[in-house]
Amino acid sequence: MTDTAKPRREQILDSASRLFSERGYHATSMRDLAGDLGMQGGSLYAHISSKEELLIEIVNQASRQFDAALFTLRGEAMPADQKLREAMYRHIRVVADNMDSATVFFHEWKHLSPEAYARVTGWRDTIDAFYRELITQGVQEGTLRADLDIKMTSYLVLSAVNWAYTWYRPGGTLAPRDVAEQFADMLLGGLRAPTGAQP
Amino acid sequence: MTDTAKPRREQILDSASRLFSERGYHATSMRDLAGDLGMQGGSLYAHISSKEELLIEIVNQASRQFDAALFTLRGEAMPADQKLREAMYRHIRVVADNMDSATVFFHEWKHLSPEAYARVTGWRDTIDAFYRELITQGVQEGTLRADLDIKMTSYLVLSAVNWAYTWYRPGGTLAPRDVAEQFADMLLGGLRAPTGAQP
DNA sequence: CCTACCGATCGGTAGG
DNA sequence: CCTACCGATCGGTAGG
Repeated sequence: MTDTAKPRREQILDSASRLFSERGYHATSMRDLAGDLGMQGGSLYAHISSKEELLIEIVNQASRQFDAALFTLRGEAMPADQKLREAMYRHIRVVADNMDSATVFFHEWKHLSPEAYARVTGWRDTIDAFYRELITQGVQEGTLRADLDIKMTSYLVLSAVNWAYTWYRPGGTLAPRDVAEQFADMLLGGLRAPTGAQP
Repeated sequence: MTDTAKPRREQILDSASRLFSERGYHATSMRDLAGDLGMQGGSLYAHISSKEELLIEIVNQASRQFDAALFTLRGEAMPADQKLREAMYRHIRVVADNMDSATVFFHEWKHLSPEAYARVTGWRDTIDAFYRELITQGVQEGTLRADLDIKMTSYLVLSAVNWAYTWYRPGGTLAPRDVAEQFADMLLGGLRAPTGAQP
């Protein structure tokens, strides 16, 4: 009889991701979590050391996924518009494949203790920097408009890919690839009709 | 001696907005809130009836602001691209002028009791509908691209205007008008350089 | 608006 | 992994 079950610790993290994302970190009690796994509150502490450890691990997990998806793109030689399209796809895929931990990441990171909080803040800056580099590259090579404000452009792109955690539904008709292609088409090509007045 | 101070109840709501947005609804205790106002925990209940009443009022306040800003636009005869630009401006202005309650709105509405929760969900649908109508109008009159997917387009626009609550800093160099103009320029005109290959 | 209190629940631990 | 428990804190109330 092969053991196909996940280790207990992973099960706990999965349940915690789901409950924290649905109810919020502080509104989820350790007894809620234990109940979800069919155990008693105190029994959790045979596998973990504290509630915050769970939050830290979930948030770290999520940021590692974004890192793995995006930073391999950094070195690749590719026109910036195409690279932006690929980055958006990978970013949205991470959100779509990890809806629970992504939601926890976006909503609950403020509740981390100072050290973990600072780490997440620093990490966010690296993601911002990634998109700003990408857009700067595009402006320099001429694939993106020369009059773009780098910071505002990266905010706009990040809005599109991050906000997906609020509306995307895995298992629906839209795959992450579809979302990314549509968003990239609209962002790169613009919403205005070509026949419209272009100043 | 003229009384320039706000009524106590409004002060409580202001403090609650700030604390709920900074720490979250469940992580803010009624004693935290009372302390912020220089009173004892129990004294709050001379002015309010429950903690949830505060959350409901903050969320309702925010949604009324969005309503007031957007729905007067509904009837106006205006090219859709221009109307979209104006809607984005008003939407971002509400976020920017109400950073605390907007943050509470986006993060804590899930913690409302079922009736209030359902009301917010319904309200969100009306905002979605507003943007979809606007975009549909633009496609029909030919100011917006004919191949736009209405739902995805409204998600993209809503991403841009809503996500602002995470990064906008009132009192900085960027006024809501600046943000809206830049976002609208990028969204309507596209990020790709006109000299780039257009399929 | 304060003091003093209510029952309930919290995160976490000891001992098995 | 359970039972039984710890001190702390929660939202809310009574009486003044």
